[in-house]
Amino acid sequence: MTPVAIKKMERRKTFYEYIAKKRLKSTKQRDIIFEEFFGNYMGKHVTVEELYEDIKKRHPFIGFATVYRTLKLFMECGIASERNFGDGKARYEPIRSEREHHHHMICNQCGKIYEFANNQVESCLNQIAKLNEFQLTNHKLEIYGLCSDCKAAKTA
Amino acid sequence: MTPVAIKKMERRKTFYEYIAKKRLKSTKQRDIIFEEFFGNYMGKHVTVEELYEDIKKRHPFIGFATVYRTLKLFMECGIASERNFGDGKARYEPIRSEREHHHHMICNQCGKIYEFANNQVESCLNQIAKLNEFQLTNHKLEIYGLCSDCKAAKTA
DNA sequence: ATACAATTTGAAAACGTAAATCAATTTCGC
DNA sequence: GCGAAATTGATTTACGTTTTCAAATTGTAT
Repeated sequence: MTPVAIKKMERRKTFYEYIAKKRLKSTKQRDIIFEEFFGNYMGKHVTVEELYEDIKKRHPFIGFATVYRTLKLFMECGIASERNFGDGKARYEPIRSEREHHHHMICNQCGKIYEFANNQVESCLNQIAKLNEFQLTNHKLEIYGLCSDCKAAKTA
Repeated sequence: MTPVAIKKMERRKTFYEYIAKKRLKSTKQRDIIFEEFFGNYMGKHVTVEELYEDIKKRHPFIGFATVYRTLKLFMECGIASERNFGDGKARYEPIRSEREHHHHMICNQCGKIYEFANNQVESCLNQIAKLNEFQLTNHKLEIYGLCSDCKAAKTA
């Protein structure tokens, strides 16, 4: 069994436990959306629209609203995160592990999203929070600019 | 002449130069919005709605769309910045100086917005950008959590 | 100053994403 | 299985933002 599979199982467990705790119900649709989202969009930043269109190909009976609601559910139970990069639509991303914070560099030219992680930044933020008696629950860090490709294309 | 006044003049100069460069026109409305925004909202994070309502008291003839458009103008010429703290509405903030990056801590409970700045974080980000051959134009960092007041209220 | 072209304005309409509605359906404890 | 409660999906609604457009204003050339 690969590490990836283990993680997927953990996420599923988290999801089912959340459903049980909140007295919600497990449904075909939620399972399908779970599979699609965590199967095909690891490390991606998908909009609801995109995910819906993709799922519809294989499962035409699934509705738009259900995808919306299910992504919110994923967020509530902490297995997905919502991001907004300023283009007006929310993007969802599977969380890979509890402890792994990572952040984004967004190219203003081509719109590509790059990820990075940095322990020094993390510890800085913890220190800042502590100093201000602020109880940190989460944080977002985004760098906007020109990626190396677009930079090269501009000078060429 | 106080330092604040100097800065205000600089901003106005930047604004007028931008207008001249783009062959735009300077109008009563733009001047009024400029005065209100930079006069009363330094260090604040105002929504368009809030600014509009405030301006309307003194200048009932100014329209909603004009406030929107003018704030966008301020942004384009680099004297204001737009932020989105996840409540669905954009917030605008006067930029205090070219070099001063600062960031935000947002309390999930009471919604208050605290500011902080940290040189170590800044230099980290510059390093990260450099390492990835990314040409940094701007960045956003937000910490979400519980402020000290709400934390105290919760345990009380 | 005056005329003219270009921009700006404000009210309203249009837009797009997100959320709410609701009858029909499904799930799950009993 | 039965029934209460939750979910679904098509649709409507909500809401922040942007666009539209005729009228007004501005800047420029004359």
